[in-house]
Amino acid sequence: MTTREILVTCALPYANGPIHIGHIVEHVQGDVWVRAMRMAGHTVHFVCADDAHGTSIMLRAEREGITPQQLIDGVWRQHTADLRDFRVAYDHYSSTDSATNRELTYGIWRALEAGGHVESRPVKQLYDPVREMFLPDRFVKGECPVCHSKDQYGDACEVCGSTYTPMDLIEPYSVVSGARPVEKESLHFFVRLADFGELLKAWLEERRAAGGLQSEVVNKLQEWFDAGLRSWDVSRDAPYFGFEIPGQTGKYFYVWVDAPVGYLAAFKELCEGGSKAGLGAGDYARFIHADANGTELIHFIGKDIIYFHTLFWPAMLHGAGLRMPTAVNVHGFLTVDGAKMSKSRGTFINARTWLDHLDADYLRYYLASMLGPTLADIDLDLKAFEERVNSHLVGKWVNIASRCAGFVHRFFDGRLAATLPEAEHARYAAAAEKLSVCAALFEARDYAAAVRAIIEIADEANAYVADKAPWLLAKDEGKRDELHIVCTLALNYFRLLTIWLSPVVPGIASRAFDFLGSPVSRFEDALDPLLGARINAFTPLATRIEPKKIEAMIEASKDSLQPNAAPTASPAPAKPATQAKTAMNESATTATPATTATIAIDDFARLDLRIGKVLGCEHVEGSDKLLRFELDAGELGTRQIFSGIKAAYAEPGKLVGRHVVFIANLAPRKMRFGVSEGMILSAGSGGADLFLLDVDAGAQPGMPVK
RNA sequence: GGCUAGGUAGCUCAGCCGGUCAGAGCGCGGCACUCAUAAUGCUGAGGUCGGCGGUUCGAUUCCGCCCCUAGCCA
Repeated sequence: MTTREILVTCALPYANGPIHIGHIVEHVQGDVWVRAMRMAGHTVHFVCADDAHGTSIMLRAEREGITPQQLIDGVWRQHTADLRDFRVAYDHYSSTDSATNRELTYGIWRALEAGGHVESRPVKQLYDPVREMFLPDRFVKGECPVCHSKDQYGDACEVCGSTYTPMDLIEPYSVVSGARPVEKESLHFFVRLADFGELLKAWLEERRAAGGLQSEVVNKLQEWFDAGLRSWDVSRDAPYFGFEIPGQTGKYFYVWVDAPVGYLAAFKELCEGGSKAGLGAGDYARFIHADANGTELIHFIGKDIIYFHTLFWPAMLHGAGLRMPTAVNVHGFLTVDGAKMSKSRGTFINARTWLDHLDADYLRYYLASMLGPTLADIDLDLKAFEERVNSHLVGKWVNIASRCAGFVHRFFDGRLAATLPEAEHARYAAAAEKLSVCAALFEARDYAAAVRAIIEIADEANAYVADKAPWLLAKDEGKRDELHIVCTLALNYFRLLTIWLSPVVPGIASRAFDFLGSPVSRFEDALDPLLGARINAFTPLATRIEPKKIEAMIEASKDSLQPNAAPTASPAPAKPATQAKTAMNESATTATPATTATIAIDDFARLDLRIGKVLGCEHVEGSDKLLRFELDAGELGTRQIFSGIKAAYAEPGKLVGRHVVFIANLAPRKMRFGVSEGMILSAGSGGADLFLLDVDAGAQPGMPVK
């Protein structure tokens, strides 16, 4: 077998929210493939990154009163932890907001420019005159021009399905400020995709023939060719969180320009980081060179981003004189119980929520049992999930070890037979031979077929045990050898199944190998049975799923996903124990111990904490630290409060409209600038490190906080 | 609306180029066993293969139309 060298990527999760089980489909699909290819003996580099740029992230950071960098750092920590705990074995997980990515993006851009593939022309777009920014389609809402439904997004109507441009909306308004947008012109830069039309057509057909692209995908792409390839608008105007276009001011690369470059940047960082044996700084150039030097570049993506990866991205690469992808593997979407994931039904399940309730391998197994090489959507049927995991993993696979281990320890000092008779050996060889097709099935991404084949052998193993009835043999002292053989073969069945399941359920497999006393990292090791070895005491390798766990997870998903409560707002692991404190109280900002003396409930009750809506906020003439707030306090009327958070919130105008938490019954205090009627709460250590507390949607001004 | 996919037993799905293709697993019923995390083995019931036409000696498998579902429309 020739050893292939492959760089594998999954689509970059957007740094605007947590990883959810929809993402997990893709990362598991990629990870299973990577693990299987490694076990087949190939060299595989597996990288990913957070997609950290764009308007959404800029606005979200603003809403949370933090910098975009702070936002994406916090999200990065969450994403990497979630993916690690789902046992997705990335060699490196980067961010598109990195120096390496900037450098590579600029390089590709300059090459496209030099090649004459860039053009510019003015574009008319909707502009928010209050926020002074151009509005992406999704940030404009209004009445659908076709069916007149209210509050529809600027690109399409969710009610009647019509597509249009934001300028077609009736009574449009900015999602950012609520203001009525105006049309405004600005110079945009375009990549002339048509320059690459023939190249792309040839590439698509070649890839289809080589198995690098699914036929359905190429069919789908035919649409764009039939319609004629339009130039791709790759620029956005300031304010924008991203990379500024070299040589321009106030022009930024559209997030989709530097996002796929992030694949290369992540790999470059891996090469230069020296953390992976056999991979050095020089390997990057070898990999991305136009002739690719026999290496492969394989992307796993969802069907929603096909054109970015099969038109724009290959064109960018080719235009920059770099290699093109070897394969773009597309999967469908995940539904739960037959419907789109829904926050209100609790089926919009975050990765972390899953991990809090259920083993990652259970979802990995279920997904693998559903995943094929097509881009068909897959459904997470929670009942089927429970039954399948319990039946296949616990009832069939792990049970084989469970039902034999006791005999081996009781009668044979925990040691397997040193040899197998001809018949048993042949039986093992036949099973191993049958499962050897799984290598090809994994490679073809037909995990469902691989899993079916594996479970078929598990059935065979259980039938073998039932047929030989070791519990009867154990009663006859004269049949010790036979008993030893039966258990040895059964446990080798178990080992064989474990080897082939290990790309899918690496956690359970790892425990299983511990039980067997020797790890296996190559499929080819399955050809020879494990004989004469001492095995360890059996402990349950996987336990049945209790329906209650699933119910609890669904409940938790309902709770954790109230609007604006997404955990991305809390870069929790970042700073140790930041404490809520009052912004004006400077003395409380320093050296706050992690815990303070306890108080009685009555002490707490004396505080009248309330929600306030910021009606106005401005710098205070003559003060270094203060901002003057005017709050809508509901039944308490309006309040003027001075707060010493100027260093953290340099643009007070941006706080207008948001909710804050404040102390309503603090004695009014006359200050040089006026009377302060309360105190606004924020977290942090003081200075620029201060963060206002936010509340979930639904809270009204004046509501008490308890 | 256009396009791409999908509609096969209660559930999740296999069925390549038309003729043992009407299947598997799970679930459900019965029987057996008791080594095992009540796990396992044997066995049974269940489907007009979305609907209507057409091509053919013969179609779930090809063609047309229709219905339903999902996604995409830079």
